[in-house]
Amino acid sequence: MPTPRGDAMSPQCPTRQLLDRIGTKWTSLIIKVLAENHPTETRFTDLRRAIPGISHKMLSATLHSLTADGLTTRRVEPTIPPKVHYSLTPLGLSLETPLAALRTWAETHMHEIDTHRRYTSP
Amino acid sequence: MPTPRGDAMSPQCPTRQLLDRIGTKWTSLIIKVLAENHPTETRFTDLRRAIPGISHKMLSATLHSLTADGLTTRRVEPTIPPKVHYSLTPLGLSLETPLAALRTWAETHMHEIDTHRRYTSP
DNA sequence: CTGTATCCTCCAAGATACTG
DNA sequence: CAGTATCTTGGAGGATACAG
Repeated sequence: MPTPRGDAMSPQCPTRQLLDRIGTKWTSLIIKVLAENHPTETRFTDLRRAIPGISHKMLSATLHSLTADGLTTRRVEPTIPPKVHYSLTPLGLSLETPLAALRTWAETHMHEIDTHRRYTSP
Repeated sequence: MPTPRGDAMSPQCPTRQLLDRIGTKWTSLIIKVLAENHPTETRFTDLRRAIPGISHKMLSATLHSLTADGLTTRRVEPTIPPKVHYSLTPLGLSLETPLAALRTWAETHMHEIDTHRRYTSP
């Protein structure tokens, strides 16, 4: 009986920290939209339109969180009313690659998970 | 001013569903340990040892959820006391690839996020 | 050894309303 | 247009105890 090779991995490991961020309800969607528009900036209202169901508050909060993390930039056009433009930083853009891989997996396989779940627990 | 290309993406998109699963506190860690031991099975207690801090209850709950999703298998050795062995299904193993990519990104770049966060909001 | 049940806490996130 | 403040709630997840 071989001993498991699984190393200790504390809840504070980098991956957990990352998932704590991109795992929040809207983060990955926002990054996706920004990546699709990249390198063009995207306005607050346009993000709202691109992400049906997101609340005003959560879009604002998530964008500020992303900006604090250095994943997005925020540019204010001091007009009246103001226009605020967001875009991915190089760091944010680099995250798109593994995120896209996850997206591809999800689009390919999520139905298998759903099917399995339905089959075993109706 | 170009129109954003961001398509509508409902909260029920495959990626959100996937993140709702692997984004839970312990799922990605469990998959990692199982992948490291693959194709050898891993026992409940060995998983507990490999994942410091996980509670009894959450390990059990998360494993059952993974099994219901078809990502892991559960094999009971009907001894007294019983031994329960878990391993990744082919589906679960296929998820390891994009997950590993995310892990690599996290290990490479999370410190930049932390640094940025500290720099801008101490 | 593995799993379940109970209780409790905390926080992500929605609704709503107000501001510059 | 964009952001903030307040209130509220559901559910994730911890502690603990018990069972087969």
